[in-house]
Amino acid sequence: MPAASESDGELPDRELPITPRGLRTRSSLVSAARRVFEESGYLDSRLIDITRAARCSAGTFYTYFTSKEEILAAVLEQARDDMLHPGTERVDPHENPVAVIAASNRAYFEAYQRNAKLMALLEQVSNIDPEFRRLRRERADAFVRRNARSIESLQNRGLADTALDPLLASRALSSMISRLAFNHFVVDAAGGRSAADYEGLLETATRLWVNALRLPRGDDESAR
Amino acid sequence: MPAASESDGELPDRELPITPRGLRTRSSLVSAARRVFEESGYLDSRLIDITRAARCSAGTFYTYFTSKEEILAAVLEQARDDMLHPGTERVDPHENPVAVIAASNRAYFEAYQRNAKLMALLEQVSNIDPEFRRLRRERADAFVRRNARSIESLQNRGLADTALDPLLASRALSSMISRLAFNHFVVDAAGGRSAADYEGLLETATRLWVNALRLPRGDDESAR
Amino acid sequence: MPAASESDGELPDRELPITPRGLRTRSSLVSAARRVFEESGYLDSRLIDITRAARCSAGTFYTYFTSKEEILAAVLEQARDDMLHPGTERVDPHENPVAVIAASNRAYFEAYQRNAKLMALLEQVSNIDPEFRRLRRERADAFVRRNARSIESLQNRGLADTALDPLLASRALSSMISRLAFNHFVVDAAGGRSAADYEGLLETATRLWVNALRLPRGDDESAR
Amino acid sequence: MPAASESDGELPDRELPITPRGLRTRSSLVSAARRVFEESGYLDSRLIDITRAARCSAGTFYTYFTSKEEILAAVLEQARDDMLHPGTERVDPHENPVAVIAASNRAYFEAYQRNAKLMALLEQVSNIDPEFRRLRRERADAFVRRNARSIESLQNRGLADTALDPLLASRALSSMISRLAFNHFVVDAAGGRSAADYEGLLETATRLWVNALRLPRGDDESAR
DNA sequence: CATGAATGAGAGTTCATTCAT
DNA sequence: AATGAATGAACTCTCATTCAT
Repeated sequence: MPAASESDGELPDRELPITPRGLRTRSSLVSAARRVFEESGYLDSRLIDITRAARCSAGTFYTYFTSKEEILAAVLEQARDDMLHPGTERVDPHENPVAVIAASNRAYFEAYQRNAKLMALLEQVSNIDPEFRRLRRERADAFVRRNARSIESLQNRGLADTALDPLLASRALSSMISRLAFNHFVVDAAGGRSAADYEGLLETATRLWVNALRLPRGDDESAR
Repeated sequence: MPAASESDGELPDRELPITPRGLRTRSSLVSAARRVFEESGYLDSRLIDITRAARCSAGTFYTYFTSKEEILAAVLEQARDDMLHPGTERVDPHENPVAVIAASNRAYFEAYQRNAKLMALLEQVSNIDPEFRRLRRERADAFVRRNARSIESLQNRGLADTALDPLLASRALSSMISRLAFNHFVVDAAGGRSAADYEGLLETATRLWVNALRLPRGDDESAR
Repeated sequence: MPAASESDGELPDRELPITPRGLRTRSSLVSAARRVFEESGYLDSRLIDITRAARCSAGTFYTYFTSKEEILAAVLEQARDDMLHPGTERVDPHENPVAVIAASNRAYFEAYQRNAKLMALLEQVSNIDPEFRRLRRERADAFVRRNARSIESLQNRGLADTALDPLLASRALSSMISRLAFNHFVVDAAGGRSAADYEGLLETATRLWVNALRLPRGDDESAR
Repeated sequence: MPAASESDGELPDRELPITPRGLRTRSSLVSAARRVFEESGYLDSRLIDITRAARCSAGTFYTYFTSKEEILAAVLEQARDDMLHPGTERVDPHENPVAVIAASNRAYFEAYQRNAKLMALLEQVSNIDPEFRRLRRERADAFVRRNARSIESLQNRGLADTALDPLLASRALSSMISRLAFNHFVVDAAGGRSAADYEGLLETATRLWVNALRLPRGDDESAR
């Protein structure tokens, strides 16, 4: 149930091509763009880098996209599903809540790691372009809401601190998790900081989350 | 003691001017840059906008700064002290820990609000320029360390969950607070989202922080 | 007999298609081109606008035409007959000369009005492309010659000022009429100028023409 | 008094430079633009041709002008005074009206000849860009009005056909003169047509103008 | 110290035309 | 005969930075 978050709202500005050949070209442009953006960041990527990587001419780009923005949107769109880290669903909600949270957090971290460069990209452009700021917020909101529902359910079952507003608490805890992931997989990775202790981080995050909701721990509490 | 965080590491690339006139010009450039950057963001600000706002010529800029980056550094430097939200120091560390945390968080939020545009700017450039990514991390680390010391002290006094690694816990909780502030004062403010409930947010954040550390609450715990 | 003027000299670069389907496609391209050119002018019309309007693909265009220029030629060719304002022929040359001139001028104005957008187009391209400059001049020359013959005939019948060179006079008076029509139906119409008095304009033009040739007027001259 | 026509309405989009050097550069850009436009026409002239001719970089262009349109406006502006063919004023209005008209027409033709390439340019762009269409019409209107005043004055002195509306007559006769000049100096000159008889053209134009207004001729009328 | 004109590499974008299917 | 994807040369325009005055 924990885990920070995203969802959507997209806009297909140019209709998709009809022929298989067109589909292939468009698709190779999107992959090329993903590679180039991940390599150089959004700002430093030139359209020509993308078309070269896709082995087509500059003009071909405009058969499928109207702008650099639009192909970025397509890249993010294509990666959306994996970024919604499907790990979550696999967790049995009737298990021990602590175990569920631990599993969710781990799934989130793993999905983040898989898409770390894309997340860095999204972070970059959302601080540049309002359209992508909106996109990021929409994706985040979906997870905030999901976690909020989970918190509310725990409260109703008498397991979580009922003094907490579920939505506000979810916002705070989701922010905590997603920011930890960002710092760990993007900032520290790029900055050459000795990669921090992944397992320790995950364990701490989960323990804080559990404590914050005042969930009863499965183990004998006084023992620790 | 809570609150996320920053510190420093600056580089005076050009020595400061000697004459009063020079000092005045340099200073007006920095103020102008701050205004322009806050208004339009780093990328969309042209040097000529800054020099115009400072009522001097384009050439004069290079008497004081070697590049656009450098004047941004100067702007952030100048604002550093207030961005380190001085509220924290005023809190008496021997008071009730919960009250201390509440006061610290409030001080952090207030400082964030005062410098919201600058924080947005820092967020923007730290996702563009490695130099500023470093700067932001250094500032953040100082606060993480400060909060870590505070957590450790609470653990030593038998008040906080000793199963938590103080540094990792501080990273997580500091991230939570700073991200909440960013979302509230930057994202929501710009996005036209009906500004969320400030007091409720602050209260939730503090309660989560207190819970997360398993601090005993001042009030009768079972009552809530 | 008066009225300005055009004639021709065309070049069928691609032989016409044989199959009914081919004829249909070619024809729909020409109509589409006429519509598009009239709407947006020659320069702002893209081939793709034309093919879309004709409901065919970009490639099909080159089955029938070798270039944008060539389809424009086809459009102007197709409209040629009406642009040669057939009204003229209906006038009985043995009638009162003043009445003949009045009728000719009216016929010219009416034909111009019917084809105003095409005339604007021809004006535009004749100032861009030498080929079309030639086309326009050839069409104009035909009318100049026709009017010159008419003037000469009036001179021979002792009705017109014999001091005038028939060809030069025809050039001048034909220019006057065609330019009045252009200003009235193209410039004023587009410019939002309150459309001037059509009848008054026609009457003035005719009176000037008659005066210029020193034709005796049907009514009592001294009376006016 | 006869002669077709122009006047104005301009817009200085970029403020003029302050330093002599700047003034020199701007001025050399305008001259270069005039040369290039006259040589290649508006559409075929590239900004880089102009800056090369002015011996400056592409960027410098934008210090003084925001677009190709704008420098064309400056070119036409600079040439305005001569294009308003100052010859007219030298004619003594109390002389023989026929002589006055002859002199005016000659002055107009000479001014047109001096600026033939520019007139061709104006003709071209006024059929492309509404802004220049407006400019041309404003210039033309000034002359139409001037000639209309002259016609009215002749009517009041009992010399000209009072059945004519002065403004409409002026429009027609001004159109005639300007179109003759255009055909002679632009179309025929470019088209390689053996340049028609200049003196004969002028004489015919004047005679038609005089006849059209029914002015009494100085010489014995029946004699010709 | 101040000025402001000059620079120039480089980006995004357009669209008539070609060509494989 | 028709399709529509692919091409690529060519163009305009930007702006941080330099430099002569």
